[in-house]
Amino acid sequence: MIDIAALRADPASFEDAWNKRGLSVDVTALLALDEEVRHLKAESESLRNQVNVASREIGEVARSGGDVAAAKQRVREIGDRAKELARSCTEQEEVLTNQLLELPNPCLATVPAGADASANAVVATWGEPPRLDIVYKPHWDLATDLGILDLERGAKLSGSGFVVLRGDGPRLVRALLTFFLDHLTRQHGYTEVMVPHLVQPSVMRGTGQLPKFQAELYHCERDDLYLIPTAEVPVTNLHAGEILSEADLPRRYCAYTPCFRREAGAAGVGTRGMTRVHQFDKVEMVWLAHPDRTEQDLAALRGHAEEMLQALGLHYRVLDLCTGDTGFSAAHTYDLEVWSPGTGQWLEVSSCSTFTDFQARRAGIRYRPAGGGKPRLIHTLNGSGLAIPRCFISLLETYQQADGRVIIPEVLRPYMGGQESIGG
RNA sequence: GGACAGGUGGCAGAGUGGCUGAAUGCGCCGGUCUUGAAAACCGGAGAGGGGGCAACUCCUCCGUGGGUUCGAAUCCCACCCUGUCCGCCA
Repeated sequence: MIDIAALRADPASFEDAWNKRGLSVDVTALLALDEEVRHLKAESESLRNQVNVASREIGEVARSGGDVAAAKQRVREIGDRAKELARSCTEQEEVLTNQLLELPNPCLATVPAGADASANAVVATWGEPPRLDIVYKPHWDLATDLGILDLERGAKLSGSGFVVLRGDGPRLVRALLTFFLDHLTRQHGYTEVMVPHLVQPSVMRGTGQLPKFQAELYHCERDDLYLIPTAEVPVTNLHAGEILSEADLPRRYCAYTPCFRREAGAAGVGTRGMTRVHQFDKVEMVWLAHPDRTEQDLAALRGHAEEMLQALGLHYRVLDLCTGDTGFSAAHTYDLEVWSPGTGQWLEVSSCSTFTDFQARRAGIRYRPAGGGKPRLIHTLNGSGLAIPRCFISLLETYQQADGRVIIPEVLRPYMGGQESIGG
Protein backbone atom coordinates (compact mmCIF):
# COMPACT_ATOMS: atom_id res chain seq x y z
CA MET A 1 0.00 0.00 0.00
CA ILE A 2 1.21 3.47 -0.74
CA ASP A 3 1.52 6.21 1.85
CA ILE A 4 -1.51 8.46 1.62
CA ALA A 5 0.46 11.34 3.13
CA ALA A 6 3.06 10.96 0.37
CA LEU A 7 0.32 11.00 -2.23
CA ARG A 8 -1.03 14.19 -0.70
CA ALA A 9 2.40 15.78 -0.82
CA ASP A 10 3.22 14.87 -4.42
CA PRO A 11 0.24 13.56 -6.38
CA ALA A 12 1.85 14.16 -9.78
CA SER A 13 4.72 11.74 -9.26
CA PHE A 14 2.36 8.97 -8.20
CA GLU A 15 0.13 9.61 -11.17
CA ASP A 16 3.15 9.44 -13.42
CA ALA A 17 4.39 6.21 -11.81
CA TRP A 18 1.01 4.57 -12.24
CA ASN A 19 0.80 5.73 -15.85
CA LYS A 20 4.10 3.99 -16.50
CA ARG A 21 2.48 0.81 -15.29
CA GLY A 22 -0.31 1.37 -17.80
CA LEU A 23 -2.75 2.44 -15.15
CA SER A 24 -4.81 5.57 -14.94
CA VAL A 25 -5.79 6.52 -11.41
CA ASP A 26 -8.20 9.24 -10.35
CA VAL A 27 -5.89 10.85 -7.84
CA THR A 28 -8.14 13.85 -7.39
CA ALA A 29 -10.98 11.65 -6.15
CA LEU A 30 -8.64 9.85 -3.76
CA LEU A 31 -7.42 13.09 -2.27
CA ALA A 32 -10.97 14.43 -1.95
CA LEU A 33 -11.93 11.32 -0.02
CA ASP A 34 -8.85 11.68 2.14
CA GLU A 35 -9.82 15.27 2.83
CA GLU A 36 -13.29 14.20 3.88
CA VAL A 37 -11.98 11.50 6.19
CA ARG A 38 -9.67 13.92 7.93
CA HIS A 39 -12.40 16.51 8.25
CA LEU A 40 -14.75 14.00 9.87
CA LYS A 41 -11.99 12.86 12.16
CA ALA A 42 -11.23 16.37 13.35
CA GLU A 43 -14.93 17.05 13.97
CA SER A 44 -15.59 13.90 15.93
CA GLU A 45 -12.42 14.29 17.95
CA SER A 46 -13.28 17.78 19.03
CA LEU A 47 -16.73 16.59 20.18
CA ARG A 48 -15.09 13.68 21.91
CA ASN A 49 -12.87 16.13 23.73
CA GLN A 50 -15.91 18.05 24.94
CA VAL A 51 -17.37 14.85 26.32
CA ASN A 52 -14.15 13.99 28.13
CA VAL A 53 -13.86 17.40 29.73
CA ALA A 54 -17.52 17.53 30.75
CA SER A 55 -17.43 14.01 32.17
CA ARG A 56 -14.60 14.94 34.48
CA GLU A 57 -16.62 17.89 35.74
CA ILE A 58 -19.70 15.78 36.27
CA GLY A 59 -17.65 13.40 38.35
CA GLU A 60 -16.41 16.20 40.56
CA VAL A 61 -19.82 17.80 40.99
CA ALA A 62 -21.46 14.47 41.74
CA ARG A 63 -18.86 13.65 44.37
CA SER A 64 -19.60 16.87 46.21
CA GLY A 65 -23.30 16.10 46.09
CA GLY A 66 -24.40 18.48 43.31
CA ASP A 67 -27.14 17.91 40.78
CA VAL A 68 -25.84 16.53 37.49
CA ALA A 69 -29.00 15.37 35.71
CA ALA A 70 -29.11 18.25 33.23
CA ALA A 71 -25.41 18.04 32.48
CA LYS A 72 -25.69 14.31 31.86
CA GLN A 73 -28.44 14.86 29.34
CA ARG A 74 -26.44 17.52 27.53
CA VAL A 75 -23.25 15.47 27.40
CA ARG A 76 -25.07 12.41 26.23
CA GLU A 77 -26.28 14.32 23.20
CA ILE A 78 -22.80 15.51 22.37
CA GLY A 79 -21.55 11.98 22.82
CA ASP A 80 -24.15 10.59 20.46
CA ARG A 81 -23.23 13.14 17.84
CA ALA A 82 -19.54 12.32 18.25
CA LYS A 83 -20.28 8.63 17.84
CA GLU A 84 -22.24 9.30 14.67
CA LEU A 85 -19.41 11.30 13.14
CA ALA A 86 -16.84 8.73 14.18
CA ARG A 87 -18.87 6.03 12.52
CA SER A 88 -19.13 7.80 9.20
CA CYS A 89 -15.44 8.65 9.45
CA THR A 90 -14.61 4.95 9.85
CA GLU A 91 -16.85 4.09 6.93
CA GLN A 92 -15.21 6.61 4.62
CA GLU A 93 -11.78 5.60 5.79
CA GLU A 94 -12.57 2.02 4.91
CA VAL A 95 -13.67 3.03 1.45
CA LEU A 96 -10.41 4.91 1.01
CA THR A 97 -8.30 2.06 2.35
CA ASN A 98 -10.01 -0.43 0.07
CA GLN A 99 -9.14 1.76 -2.88
CA LEU A 100 -5.55 2.14 -1.75
CA LEU A 101 -5.18 -1.62 -1.32
CA GLU A 102 -5.92 -2.05 -5.03
CA LEU A 103 -3.19 0.33 -6.19
CA PRO A 104 0.20 -1.06 -7.19
CA ASN A 105 3.57 0.02 -5.86
CA PRO A 106 5.16 2.76 -7.97
CA CYS A 107 8.33 1.47 -9.62
CA LEU A 108 11.71 2.93 -8.70
CA ALA A 109 12.94 5.65 -11.03
CA THR A 110 15.68 3.34 -12.37
CA VAL A 111 13.19 0.83 -13.77
CA PRO A 112 12.97 0.95 -17.57
CA ALA A 113 9.64 2.28 -18.78
CA GLY A 114 7.67 -0.01 -21.02
CA ALA A 115 4.22 -1.41 -21.60
CA ASP A 116 4.80 -5.15 -21.48
CA ALA A 117 7.31 -8.00 -21.41
CA SER A 118 8.72 -7.01 -24.80
CA ALA A 119 10.28 -3.96 -23.13
CA ASN A 120 12.18 -5.97 -20.54
CA ALA A 121 15.94 -5.59 -20.81
CA VAL A 122 18.32 -8.55 -20.91
CA VAL A 123 21.06 -7.33 -18.58
CA ALA A 124 23.16 -10.48 -18.26
CA THR A 125 23.59 -13.89 -19.83
CA TRP A 126 25.61 -16.73 -18.36
CA GLY A 127 26.84 -19.97 -19.90
CA GLU A 128 25.86 -21.50 -23.20
CA PRO A 129 23.31 -23.98 -24.48
CA PRO A 130 24.55 -27.60 -24.47
CA ARG A 131 26.04 -28.73 -27.79
CA LEU A 132 25.93 -32.47 -28.15
CA ASP A 133 25.16 -33.80 -31.57
CA ILE A 134 21.69 -34.97 -30.57
CA VAL A 135 18.12 -33.86 -30.86
CA TYR A 136 17.36 -32.41 -27.42
CA LYS A 137 14.17 -34.00 -26.14
CA PRO A 138 11.67 -31.95 -24.15
CA HIS A 139 11.40 -33.02 -20.53
CA TRP A 140 7.91 -34.45 -20.91
CA ASP A 141 9.32 -37.11 -23.23
CA LEU A 142 12.71 -37.40 -21.58
CA ALA A 143 11.49 -37.71 -18.00
CA THR A 144 8.58 -39.94 -18.94
CA ASP A 145 10.95 -42.27 -20.82
CA LEU A 146 13.19 -42.37 -17.76
CA GLY A 147 10.20 -43.35 -15.65
CA ILE A 148 10.64 -40.43 -13.25
CA LEU A 149 7.66 -38.33 -14.37
CA ASP A 150 4.03 -39.46 -14.64
CA LEU A 151 1.77 -36.75 -16.02
CA GLU A 152 -1.19 -39.05 -16.62
CA ARG A 153 -1.43 -40.24 -13.07
CA GLY A 154 -0.95 -36.71 -11.78
CA ALA A 155 -4.01 -35.71 -13.79
CA LYS A 156 -5.88 -38.79 -12.63
CA LEU A 157 -5.41 -37.79 -9.01
CA SER A 158 -5.90 -34.04 -9.15
CA GLY A 159 -6.58 -32.89 -12.70
CA SER A 160 -4.34 -31.20 -15.20
CA GLY A 161 -1.47 -29.22 -13.78
CA PHE A 162 -0.56 -31.76 -11.15
CA VAL A 163 2.26 -34.21 -11.58
CA VAL A 164 3.54 -37.41 -10.05
CA LEU A 165 7.28 -37.98 -9.77
CA ARG A 166 8.82 -41.36 -9.23
CA GLY A 167 12.15 -42.84 -8.20
CA ASP A 168 15.07 -40.62 -9.16
CA GLY A 169 12.61 -37.81 -9.90
CA PRO A 170 11.68 -37.06 -6.31
CA ARG A 171 15.21 -37.86 -5.32
CA LEU A 172 16.51 -35.16 -7.63
CA VAL A 173 13.94 -32.72 -6.26
CA ARG A 174 15.07 -33.40 -2.71
CA ALA A 175 18.68 -32.98 -3.78
CA LEU A 176 17.95 -29.60 -5.34
CA LEU A 177 15.99 -28.39 -2.31
CA THR A 178 18.66 -29.43 0.12
CA PHE A 179 21.45 -28.00 -1.99
CA PHE A 180 19.68 -24.63 -2.20
CA LEU A 181 18.93 -24.47 1.51
CA ASP A 182 22.44 -25.54 2.45
CA HIS A 183 23.96 -23.01 0.12
CA LEU A 184 21.90 -20.12 1.47
CA THR A 185 22.31 -21.00 5.14
CA ARG A 186 25.98 -22.02 5.03
CA GLN A 187 27.42 -19.64 2.45
CA HIS A 188 25.31 -16.59 3.21
CA GLY A 189 24.02 -16.94 6.73
CA TYR A 190 20.33 -17.14 5.94
CA THR A 191 18.08 -18.46 8.69
CA GLU A 192 16.00 -21.36 7.50
CA VAL A 193 12.37 -21.40 8.61
CA MET A 194 9.60 -23.89 8.14
CA VAL A 195 6.22 -22.21 8.06
CA PRO A 196 2.51 -22.99 7.67
CA HIS A 197 1.25 -23.58 4.15
CA LEU A 198 -2.21 -22.32 5.05
CA VAL A 199 -2.56 -18.71 6.15
CA GLN A 200 -5.14 -16.19 7.25
CA PRO A 201 -6.59 -13.54 4.92
CA SER A 202 -4.74 -10.76 6.76
CA VAL A 203 -1.45 -12.46 5.90
CA MET A 204 -2.37 -12.55 2.21
CA ARG A 205 -3.26 -8.88 2.44
CA GLY A 206 0.11 -8.12 4.03
CA THR A 207 2.12 -9.22 1.02
CA GLY A 208 -0.42 -7.97 -1.54
CA GLN A 209 -2.09 -11.16 -2.83
CA LEU A 210 -5.37 -9.93 -1.41
CA PRO A 211 -7.67 -8.30 -2.14
CA LYS A 212 -6.74 -8.04 -5.79
CA PHE A 213 -5.61 -11.55 -6.70
CA GLN A 214 -8.17 -13.67 -4.92
CA ALA A 215 -8.83 -15.58 -8.15
CA GLU A 216 -5.25 -16.89 -8.20
CA LEU A 217 -5.51 -18.49 -4.77
CA TYR A 218 -6.80 -21.76 -3.43
CA HIS A 219 -9.12 -21.05 -0.53
CA CYS A 220 -10.38 -23.37 2.21
CA GLU A 221 -13.72 -21.82 2.82
CA ARG A 222 -14.66 -23.61 6.01
CA ASP A 223 -11.68 -22.25 7.87
CA ASP A 224 -11.13 -19.12 5.79
CA LEU A 225 -7.54 -20.11 5.16
CA TYR A 226 -5.58 -19.76 1.94
CA LEU A 227 -2.97 -22.11 0.49
CA ILE A 228 0.19 -20.11 -0.01
CA PRO A 229 1.25 -19.35 -3.61
CA THR A 230 4.82 -18.80 -2.38
CA ALA A 231 6.75 -18.90 0.88
CA GLU A 232 7.09 -15.13 0.52
CA VAL A 233 3.66 -14.82 2.08
CA PRO A 234 4.16 -16.50 5.46
CA VAL A 235 7.84 -15.65 5.76
CA THR A 236 7.47 -11.93 5.08
CA ASN A 237 4.60 -11.82 7.55
CA LEU A 238 6.65 -13.54 10.23
CA HIS A 239 7.31 -10.15 11.78
CA ALA A 240 4.02 -8.48 10.87
CA GLY A 241 3.01 -5.89 13.44
CA GLU A 242 6.45 -5.90 15.06
CA ILE A 243 9.08 -3.29 15.65
CA LEU A 244 12.55 -4.72 15.00
CA SER A 245 15.77 -3.19 16.18
CA GLU A 246 17.97 -1.59 13.57
CA ALA A 247 20.88 -3.81 14.50
CA ASP A 248 18.81 -6.84 13.47
CA LEU A 249 18.54 -5.63 9.89
CA PRO A 250 18.67 -7.17 7.45
CA ARG A 251 16.94 -10.32 8.61
CA ARG A 252 17.43 -12.91 5.93
CA TYR A 253 15.30 -15.99 5.80
CA CYS A 254 15.06 -18.90 3.47
CA ALA A 255 12.30 -21.45 3.42
CA TYR A 256 11.23 -24.45 1.47
CA THR A 257 7.49 -24.72 0.85
CA PRO A 258 5.20 -26.14 -1.75
CA CYS A 259 3.41 -23.41 -3.70
CA PHE A 260 -0.18 -23.54 -4.84
CA ARG A 261 -1.44 -21.48 -7.73
CA ARG A 262 -4.72 -21.70 -9.53
CA GLU A 263 -3.19 -20.18 -12.67
CA ALA A 264 -6.65 -18.98 -13.62
CA GLY A 265 -6.81 -18.16 -17.32
CA ALA A 266 -3.38 -19.61 -18.04
CA ALA A 267 -4.59 -22.94 -19.39
CA GLY A 268 -3.48 -23.82 -22.88
CA VAL A 269 -0.38 -21.93 -23.91
CA GLY A 270 2.97 -23.21 -22.69
CA THR A 271 1.47 -25.50 -20.11
CA ARG A 272 2.70 -28.80 -21.44
CA GLY A 273 4.69 -30.98 -19.08
CA MET A 274 5.67 -29.37 -15.83
CA THR A 275 6.53 -25.84 -16.93
CA ARG A 276 3.37 -24.45 -15.37
CA VAL A 277 1.67 -26.47 -12.65
CA HIS A 278 -0.76 -25.82 -9.83
CA GLN A 279 1.52 -27.20 -7.16
CA PHE A 280 5.30 -27.00 -7.11
CA ASP A 281 8.20 -26.85 -4.73
CA LYS A 282 10.35 -23.82 -4.20
CA VAL A 283 12.98 -22.41 -1.90
CA GLU A 284 12.41 -18.75 -1.24
CA MET A 285 14.75 -16.04 0.03
CA VAL A 286 13.15 -13.25 2.04
CA TRP A 287 14.86 -10.15 3.38
CA LEU A 288 13.49 -7.74 5.95
CA ALA A 289 15.90 -4.95 5.26
CA HIS A 290 16.98 -1.41 5.96
CA PRO A 291 15.14 1.11 3.75
CA ASP A 292 18.30 2.99 2.77
CA ARG A 293 20.03 0.20 0.83
CA THR A 294 17.32 -1.36 -1.20
CA GLU A 295 19.04 -1.48 -4.63
CA GLN A 296 22.28 -2.89 -3.18
CA ASP A 297 20.28 -5.46 -1.27
CA LEU A 298 18.38 -6.42 -4.40
CA ALA A 299 21.66 -6.88 -6.27
CA ALA A 300 22.98 -9.13 -3.50
CA LEU A 301 19.80 -11.16 -3.38
CA ARG A 302 19.86 -11.67 -7.11
CA GLY A 303 23.53 -12.66 -6.84
CA HIS A 304 22.65 -15.43 -4.43
CA ALA A 305 20.12 -16.87 -6.85
CA GLU A 306 22.58 -16.62 -9.74
CA GLU A 307 25.32 -18.43 -7.83
CA MET A 308 23.12 -21.46 -7.48
CA LEU A 309 22.31 -21.60 -11.17
CA GLN A 310 25.99 -21.29 -11.93
CA ALA A 311 26.80 -24.12 -9.55
CA LEU A 312 24.32 -26.24 -11.45
CA GLY A 313 25.94 -25.17 -14.72
CA LEU A 314 22.69 -24.05 -16.29
CA HIS A 315 22.63 -21.51 -19.08
CA TYR A 316 20.56 -18.53 -17.94
CA ARG A 317 19.84 -14.88 -18.53
CA VAL A 318 18.75 -11.98 -16.35
CA LEU A 319 15.94 -9.63 -17.25
CA ASP A 320 15.43 -6.20 -15.78
CA LEU A 321 11.65 -5.98 -15.85
CA CYS A 322 10.10 -2.86 -17.28
CA THR A 323 7.43 -0.85 -15.47
CA GLY A 324 4.58 -2.53 -17.34
CA ASP A 325 5.72 -6.06 -16.48
CA THR A 326 6.66 -5.51 -12.84
CA GLY A 327 4.37 -7.25 -10.36
CA PHE A 328 1.75 -5.42 -8.33
CA SER A 329 3.66 -5.15 -5.05
CA ALA A 330 7.17 -4.83 -6.45
CA ALA A 331 9.10 -1.63 -7.13
CA HIS A 332 11.95 -3.25 -9.05
CA THR A 333 12.33 -6.81 -10.30
CA TYR A 334 14.97 -8.97 -11.94
CA ASP A 335 13.83 -12.23 -13.46
CA LEU A 336 16.21 -15.14 -13.90
CA GLU A 337 15.41 -17.43 -16.80
CA VAL A 338 17.07 -20.77 -17.51
CA TRP A 339 17.44 -22.22 -20.93
CA SER A 340 15.36 -25.26 -21.80
CA PRO A 341 17.10 -26.86 -24.78
CA GLY A 342 14.32 -29.42 -25.24
CA THR A 343 11.56 -26.87 -25.66
CA GLY A 344 13.67 -24.01 -26.98
CA GLN A 345 12.33 -21.65 -24.33
CA TRP A 346 13.62 -19.48 -21.55
CA LEU A 347 11.93 -20.47 -18.28
CA GLU A 348 11.59 -18.16 -15.33
CA VAL A 349 13.12 -19.80 -12.25
CA SER A 350 13.46 -16.79 -10.02
CA SER A 351 11.96 -13.39 -9.65
CA CYS A 352 14.00 -11.14 -7.38
CA SER A 353 12.29 -7.98 -6.19
CA THR A 354 12.33 -5.18 -3.76
CA PHE A 355 8.93 -4.15 -2.51
CA THR A 356 10.27 -1.04 -0.82
CA ASP A 357 7.90 -0.21 2.06
CA PHE A 358 4.78 -1.36 0.19
CA GLN A 359 4.41 -4.70 1.95
CA ALA A 360 5.88 -3.40 5.20
CA ARG A 361 3.14 -0.78 5.40
CA ARG A 362 0.43 -3.36 4.78
CA ALA A 363 1.89 -5.84 7.22
CA GLY A 364 3.09 -3.27 9.76
CA ILE A 365 6.78 -4.21 9.85
CA ARG A 366 9.02 -1.50 11.25
CA TYR A 367 12.33 -0.98 12.96
CA ARG A 368 13.46 1.42 15.61
CA PRO A 369 16.45 3.54 14.53
CA ALA A 370 19.59 2.80 16.55
CA GLY A 371 19.71 6.33 17.96
CA GLY A 372 16.11 6.05 19.15
CA GLY A 373 13.20 7.95 17.69
CA LYS A 374 10.10 7.01 15.78
CA PRO A 375 9.87 3.57 14.22
CA ARG A 376 10.34 3.49 10.44
CA LEU A 377 8.98 1.01 7.94
CA ILE A 378 11.49 -1.55 6.75
CA HIS A 379 11.88 -2.67 3.15
CA THR A 380 11.02 -6.20 2.11
CA LEU A 381 12.76 -8.10 -0.66
CA ASN A 382 12.45 -11.60 -1.92
CA GLY A 383 13.48 -13.94 -4.66
CA SER A 384 13.12 -17.56 -5.52
CA GLY A 385 16.17 -19.52 -4.66
CA LEU A 386 15.01 -21.40 -6.67
CA ALA A 387 11.79 -22.78 -8.18
CA ILE A 388 12.19 -26.52 -8.53
CA PRO A 389 10.20 -27.68 -11.57
CA ARG A 390 11.88 -25.43 -14.09
CA CYS A 391 15.33 -26.15 -12.67
CA PHE A 392 14.40 -29.80 -12.91
CA ILE A 393 13.35 -29.34 -16.54
CA SER A 394 16.41 -27.37 -17.57
CA LEU A 395 18.73 -29.73 -15.75
CA LEU A 396 17.32 -32.88 -17.33
CA GLU A 397 17.19 -31.42 -20.80
CA THR A 398 20.61 -29.79 -20.57
CA TYR A 399 22.44 -32.86 -19.28
CA GLN A 400 20.76 -35.48 -21.46
CA GLN A 401 23.09 -37.79 -23.36
CA ALA A 402 22.90 -39.61 -26.67
CA ASP A 403 22.15 -42.87 -24.86
CA GLY A 404 19.16 -41.40 -23.00
CA ARG A 405 20.90 -41.01 -19.67
CA VAL A 406 21.02 -37.72 -17.78
CA ILE A 407 24.28 -36.70 -16.09
CA ILE A 408 23.87 -35.29 -12.60
CA PRO A 409 25.90 -32.12 -11.99
CA GLU A 410 28.74 -32.47 -9.48
CA VAL A 411 27.25 -30.25 -6.78
CA LEU A 412 24.17 -32.44 -6.50
CA ARG A 413 25.91 -35.80 -6.30
CA PRO A 414 26.59 -35.65 -2.57
CA TYR A 415 22.84 -35.14 -2.14
CA MET A 416 22.10 -38.22 -4.24
CA GLY A 417 24.37 -40.68 -2.55
CA GLY A 418 27.12 -40.13 -5.07
CA GLN A 419 24.91 -41.09 -8.00
CA GLU A 420 26.34 -39.76 -11.27
CA SER A 421 23.49 -40.18 -13.69
CA ILE A 422 19.84 -41.03 -14.08
CA GLY A 423 18.81 -43.88 -16.36
CA GLY A 424 20.90 -46.17 -18.50
C1' G B 1 -14.36 -31.58 20.79
C1' G B 2 -15.55 -30.93 26.63
C1' A B 3 -14.18 -28.45 31.49
C1' C B 4 -11.57 -24.77 34.06
C1' A B 5 -8.06 -20.59 34.17
C1' G B 6 -6.21 -16.46 31.73
C1' G B 7 -5.11 -12.53 27.77
C1' U B 8 -2.47 -5.18 30.57
C1' G B 9 3.71 -1.40 28.13
C1' G B 10 10.37 -4.93 25.72
C1' C B 11 9.50 -8.70 29.81
C1' A B 12 7.32 -9.77 34.67
C1' G B 13 3.18 -8.03 37.21
C1' A B 14 -0.58 -4.45 39.99
C1' G B 15 -5.00 -2.24 38.84
C1' U B 16 -12.43 -4.11 39.22
C1' G B 17 -16.49 2.71 37.21
C1' G B 18 -13.79 8.96 37.52
C1' C B 19 -6.79 13.47 36.87
C1' U B 20 -4.73 5.43 35.33
C1' G B 21 -1.77 5.69 29.10
C1' A B 22 -1.60 2.81 33.30
C1' A B 23 1.71 1.40 40.18
C1' U B 24 6.00 -1.65 41.11
C1' G B 25 10.24 -4.69 39.61
C1' C B 26 13.61 -6.13 35.73
C1' G B 27 15.60 -4.67 31.24
C1' C B 28 16.73 -0.20 28.15
C1' C B 29 18.65 5.08 27.27
C1' G B 30 21.00 9.70 29.44
C1' G B 31 23.56 11.80 33.67
C1' U B 32 26.29 12.04 38.62
C1' C B 33 30.13 9.35 41.07
C1' U B 34 34.76 6.23 39.31
C1' U B 35 41.40 5.82 36.30
C1' G B 36 37.64 2.53 33.78
C1' A B 37 33.64 -0.67 34.93
C1' A B 38 30.16 -2.42 38.52
C1' A B 39 27.14 -0.78 42.48
C1' A B 40 24.43 3.37 44.22
C1' C B 41 21.73 7.75 43.17
C1' C B 42 19.07 11.24 39.72
C1' G B 43 16.46 11.65 35.23
C1' G B 44 14.21 9.71 30.55
C1' A B 45 11.50 6.36 27.81
C1' G B 46 4.94 2.91 24.42
C1' A B 47 2.15 3.12 19.44
C1' G B 48 -0.97 5.48 15.69
C1' G B 49 -3.35 9.85 14.09
C1' G B 50 -5.21 15.29 13.92
C1' G B 51 -3.89 20.67 14.66
C1' G B 52 0.35 24.36 15.29
C1' C B 53 6.53 27.66 12.48
C1' A B 54 7.24 26.23 17.39
C1' A B 55 6.78 25.66 22.78
C1' C B 56 2.70 22.65 22.68
C1' U B 57 -2.09 20.49 22.29
C1' C B 58 -6.13 17.14 21.15
C1' C B 59 -8.12 12.10 19.80
C1' U B 60 -7.56 6.75 19.84
C1' C B 61 -5.20 2.21 21.70
C1' C B 62 -5.03 -2.49 28.24
C1' G B 63 -6.67 -9.84 22.76
C1' U B 64 -10.75 -8.42 18.68
C1' G B 65 -15.64 -6.54 17.74
C1' G B 66 -20.18 -4.78 19.77
C1' G B 67 -23.01 -2.84 24.10
C1' U B 68 -24.21 -0.24 29.03
C1' U B 69 -22.76 4.71 31.22
C1' C B 70 -22.01 11.74 31.68
C1' G B 71 -17.46 8.68 32.13
C1' A B 72 -14.88 1.74 30.87
C1' A B 73 -8.37 -1.48 31.38
C1' U B 74 -12.34 -2.02 35.02
C1' C B 75 -19.55 -3.91 34.01
C1' C B 76 -22.41 -6.96 29.91
C1' C B 77 -22.43 -9.96 25.11
C1' A B 78 -19.99 -12.44 21.05
C1' C B 79 -15.62 -14.06 18.90
C1' C B 80 -10.27 -15.16 18.74
C1' C B 81 -5.95 -16.83 21.15
C1' U B 82 -2.90 -19.07 25.19
C1' G B 83 -2.34 -22.46 29.40
C1' U B 84 -3.95 -26.83 32.29
C1' C B 85 -6.91 -31.31 32.65
C1' C B 86 -10.03 -34.92 29.89
C1' G B 87 -11.21 -37.10 25.08
C1' C B 88 -9.29 -38.14 20.15
C1' C B 89 -5.11 -38.71 16.95
C1' A B 90 -0.07 -38.75 12.99
